[in-house]
Amino acid sequence: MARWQEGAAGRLQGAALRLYAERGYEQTTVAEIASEVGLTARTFFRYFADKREVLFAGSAQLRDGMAAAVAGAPATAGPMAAVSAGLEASLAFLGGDHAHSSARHSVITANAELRERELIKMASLAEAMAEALCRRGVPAADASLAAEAGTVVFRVAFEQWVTGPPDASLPDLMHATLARLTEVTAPR
Amino acid sequence: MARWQEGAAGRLQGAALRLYAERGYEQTTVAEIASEVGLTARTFFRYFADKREVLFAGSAQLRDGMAAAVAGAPATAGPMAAVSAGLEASLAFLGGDHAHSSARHSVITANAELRERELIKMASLAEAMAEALCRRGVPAADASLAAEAGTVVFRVAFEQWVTGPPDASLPDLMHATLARLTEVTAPR
DNA sequence: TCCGTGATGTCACTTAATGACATCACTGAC
DNA sequence: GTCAGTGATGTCATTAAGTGACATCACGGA
Repeated sequence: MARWQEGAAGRLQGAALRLYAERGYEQTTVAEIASEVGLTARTFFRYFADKREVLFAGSAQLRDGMAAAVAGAPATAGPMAAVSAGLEASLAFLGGDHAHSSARHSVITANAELRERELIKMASLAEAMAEALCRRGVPAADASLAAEAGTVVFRVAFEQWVTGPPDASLPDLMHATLARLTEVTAPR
Repeated sequence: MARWQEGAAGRLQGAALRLYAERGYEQTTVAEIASEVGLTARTFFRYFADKREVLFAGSAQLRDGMAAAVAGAPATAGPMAAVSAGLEASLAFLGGDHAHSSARHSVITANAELRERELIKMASLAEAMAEALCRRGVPAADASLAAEAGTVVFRVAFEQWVTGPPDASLPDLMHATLARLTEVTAPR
């Protein structure tokens, strides 16, 4: 028997998502989340930088995984093809638990502060991929554009997935959305 | 002589930008900003919803102007052409005061909270343009993609402008960036 | 003259967030 | 076996954001 229950971070994440969903983000205090799992607010802030961050653990791994995939794409691949490899890599991190992703998405879209945090996480994905593209020799401006375009595809496809039927294929949505982007931005 | 000095909101904006630039955003309290112009913190919060918002007044007009331009584009224009009209409209709101835009940009990029707020304003631009596109009969997914792609161009071009020489042309940068996007996303 | 209006101030309060210090079960060295 | 060290947690105090309730007070009109 351990001195403390194990997995404090995970328990805090679970309690936070549940309470945010039940009462709303603003109506939930950090003290409530913590006491829900037998901890104090002070401990919450040792695991998560702020009240929002508890919903975004693991986003650094997602970012690093996507950046690595961009870096590891075949040398012959153009910027968008490399970004596409990054999107492919994201599927391993998400796409697993539709119910959880969907609940989390509902909570986040219901609150402006949480949407802000999600947007900056997306921006950090774009930044990491852009940097990986630069290392591949892509000019900075093109790298930013390609990486940002990639996150647009990511966002649109992911949103369709979480708001759609649980048995839809995230990979298929991602591919289709990427195809639509090239169609829409095509010069005429 | 008026009972109060006029233009409280504008004075608060000026003091906030100056203090954020001088000491940093986190090292500046709302009480300091307010007392700087002879007001109290309570009054600050009557003009601005929170400490960040003081740097983003006028973004609603920008959004509405861009959405109106998208809506008013020629009926023959495709989604990206309509979005391009929206970008064109943004030039009237910005591009005027390079020094001010540059200072504001420095303050915002130096702080994560402010970047978050800027990102959600960008997202609201995209949402408004996407809705205008939907009204033009563009399918929802295509509308989101085109509008988001437009804000990517906007962001990249604007960032180049504020970080570049004061006499550079924002319209030229915007056009060139849009051209690069179509190039980068072109299928091969 | 008096009343309503509107911008501001004052006060009290909640909560997020952080630093300093205490606690206390476990671990390993002696 | 004892004892010092470690690490996760708790306690306490404090700053500052943000909000509601109510007071103030010059101005403009009836």
